[in-house]
Amino acid sequence: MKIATWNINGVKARIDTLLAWLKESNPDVVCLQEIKSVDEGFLRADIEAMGYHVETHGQKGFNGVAILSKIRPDEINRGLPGDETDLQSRFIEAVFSVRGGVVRVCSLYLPNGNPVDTEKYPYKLSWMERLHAFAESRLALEEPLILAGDYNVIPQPHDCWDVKVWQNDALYLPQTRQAYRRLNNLGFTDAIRATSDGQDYTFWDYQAGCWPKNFGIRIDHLMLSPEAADRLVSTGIEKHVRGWEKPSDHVPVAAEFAFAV
DNA sequence: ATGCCTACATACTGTAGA
Repeated sequence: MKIATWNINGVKARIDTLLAWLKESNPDVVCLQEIKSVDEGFLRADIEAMGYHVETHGQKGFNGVAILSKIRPDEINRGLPGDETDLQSRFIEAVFSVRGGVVRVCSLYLPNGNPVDTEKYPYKLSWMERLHAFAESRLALEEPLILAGDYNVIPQPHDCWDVKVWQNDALYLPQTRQAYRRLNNLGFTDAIRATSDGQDYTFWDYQAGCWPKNFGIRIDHLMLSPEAADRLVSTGIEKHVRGWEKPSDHVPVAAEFAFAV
């Protein structure tokens, strides 16, 4: 079972790119972020025609997440628990039946947090606290769980092209990385780091020629519960998609698992 | 230098992203 995550930066602007990628990559489950669309505006017809179920948690203008899947989910939950006043659409969870049990997949879009001297950074940290609490409760189920998405966290120095550029940024500040490590230390496995210790960027800014200069960062992650990590076969960062016409600034990150459908 | 790009909203410019 191939599970991928991709911040597509607008489904309306990216629909042709998304369809081309689905055809080429053939994932079983896709976690999308930044669909920038309300649920009823999500361009689902062509995706469904390719055999995917479509579940969205949208928002007007920005944010918005979705899960596409070849098998029908048994259960869908929208929104990250822990704050009823938070109206931003950044989290959706799907539960799938596989042989011998279930697989639980979450598509998350963690807040950016910049500028750090505004309310945006405390919002990021509190969102990470809520994610930690959610993850802890789900781990108690002892199920295969994949928390996939745009974390807006550069975990370690070698996950960016120049630490000096990022050291004061919300994506890299010590508090940000500490919160990420706290989550990881609950017992998760970072799928990319479990299979590679190289340069594994997932985002290249549109500006200043970052892509041709390979000035990238690794901020899109798949965090695996022990039960999911035990079934991890391989991973892939589909970097070539960044070179396509009208690309997102993020590329798809995928992991293959030994789950029998 | 706080922009350099890109997407979106519904307006010819501002907000947001990272």
